Amino acid sequence: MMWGHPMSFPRAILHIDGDSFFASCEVAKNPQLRGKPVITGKERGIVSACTYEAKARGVKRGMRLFEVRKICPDAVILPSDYETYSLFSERMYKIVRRYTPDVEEYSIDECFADLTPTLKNGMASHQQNSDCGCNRNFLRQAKKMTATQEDAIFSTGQAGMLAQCIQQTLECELGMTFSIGLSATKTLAKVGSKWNKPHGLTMIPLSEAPRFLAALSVGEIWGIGPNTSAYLNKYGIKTAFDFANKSEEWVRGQLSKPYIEVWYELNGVIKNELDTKGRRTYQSISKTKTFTPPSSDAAFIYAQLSKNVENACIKARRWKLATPEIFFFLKTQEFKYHGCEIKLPHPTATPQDMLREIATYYPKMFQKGVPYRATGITLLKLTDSAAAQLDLFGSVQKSEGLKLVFDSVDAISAKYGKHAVFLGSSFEAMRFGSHLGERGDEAARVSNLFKGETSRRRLAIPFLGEVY
DNA sequence: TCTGGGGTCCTAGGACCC
DNA sequence: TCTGGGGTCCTAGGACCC
Repeated sequence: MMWGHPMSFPRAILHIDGDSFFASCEVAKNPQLRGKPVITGKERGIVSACTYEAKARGVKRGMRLFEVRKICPDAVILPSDYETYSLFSERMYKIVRRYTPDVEEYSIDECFADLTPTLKNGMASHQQNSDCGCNRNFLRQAKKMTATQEDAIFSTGQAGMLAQCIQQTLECELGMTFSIGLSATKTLAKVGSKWNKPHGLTMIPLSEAPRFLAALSVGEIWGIGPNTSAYLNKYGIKTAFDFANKSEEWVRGQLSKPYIEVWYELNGVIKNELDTKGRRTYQSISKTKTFTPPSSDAAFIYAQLSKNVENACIKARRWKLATPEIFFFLKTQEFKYHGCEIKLPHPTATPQDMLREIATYYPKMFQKGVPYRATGITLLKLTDSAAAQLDLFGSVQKSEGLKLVFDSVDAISAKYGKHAVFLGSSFEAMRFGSHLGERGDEAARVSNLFKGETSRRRLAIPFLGEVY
C-alpha cells in the first residue's frame, strides 16, 4: 500500500460529470420542463437518461418506455438530440478551461482537469479575475480540509475552493448540475465524482482514500469490468480497498497491464495522464442502425447497410481518412452477428469502393426467412487519405474520379443538409427510415423533401441512378 | 443490464525471418 | 537437413469505456 507515499507529490486532478446529462440538457434547452420527469431515448424505446424527478418515480436507465409510461404517465419522453448535447459539452469544456489549460475532453458529459498548475501559480490571479463567474462569498466560506503533510497540495483548502468555484460557474452558466471528484489521480477523481450524485463535490486526499475504497465494490472502479471483477472475487477481493491493498507482486503476477495501472492509480500514482490534445483522428469508424420491426427483406436490409456505409464514408472524408479494410455485419433478431472482414484493393473513403465488395459477399451471408434487426459497417485501420499512395494498378485513378464526385457531394451536403444527396442503393432506407413507427428524424425530413417543391428535390432526384 | 451506437487498448499465438 | 535462439509483424479476440 502506497497511500501518502512521500516520494510522489500529489496532483490535483478533477473529474467533472454532468448529472443526467442528456435529460439536463433538454431541461436547460426548454425551461418549461424544469421540475418535470424528463426522459430521453424515445428513438430507442428505452431510457437513455432521465431527470431526478423521474428517478424519484422509479424510472431507471435502460428501462423500457412502455414500462415508464405505466409507472410515470406524465413523463416527458423525448428523442435524443445529440447536436444540442454536444453544444453543452463544448460550453462545459470552455468554462473549465478558464481555470486551467489542462483539460481532457473525456466524453460528451465528462471531463478531467489538472488544477496543479493553477494552484502552483497561486490563487491570486484567479481571485482577481472578474470573469471567473464564481461566488466570492463562497471563497470566503470555504472550509479548510483535514490533511496530512503528504497532501500538501490540498492542505490549504485551495484545491477544494477552486473545484467548488468551477462547479458553481458550470451550474450557473449551463443551468444544470455537475458532480465533481478531486484527488491525485484520474481513477480516484472518478471515485469522487461518483460518490455523491447529483451536485456533489468530493475530495479524496490520499490519506483518506482507504475509507472511500473500502465502501466500493471492486467492479465499481473505472476500468474493472464484470469479468475482471469476477476473477478478483475468486481471490477474495471484494472491495476496491481489497484490490488496492494487494501487493504489487501479486497484481503483476495475476493481472495484465491495464489492471496494474488501475492498481497504481488507486494507490495515488498516476499511470493514466490527462490527454489534453483532443481527438486528432480515428483508428476506426463504425455506423450501425437497428430497424424496428425486424426485416427479412434482402433489398431493404441491403439499403440499410448501404446507408450505413455512406454515413461512415461521410465521416471518414470529413476527417480526411481512408480505409484499406472494412468489416460489415448483419445482426439477427436473436442478436447473432454474421459478419465478414474485407480487404479493399486500395485505401478509400468512397462508398462504391466498399459496396462493390460487400455486394459479392452479401448474398452468401443473407439467409432467406431470417429476421434481421440491424446492419453495421466498420472502417478499419484508417489512415490519412492525403498520405494514401497511388498504386500502379489504376484502381486508384478510377477512384480518383469518384473522389471528385464526392468532393462535390460533400459540398452540396454542407449547403443543403447532410442527406440532400445519397446513393441509389440507399434509397429504400432513406424513404422508409429505420423506425417505421416513428419517422422522427432524417427519414421524415427526407420524405418531406420528396413531397416538397423546393430546390432540394432537384438535388436528390438525379442521383437515384446506379452511381449517383 | 434483455440488449443502442460508437470507440480504445491489450494479449496470445501464428507466420516468417535471421 | 537438423538444431537453437531471437526478433518482427499481423491477426483474432477479449475486455472495457461512455
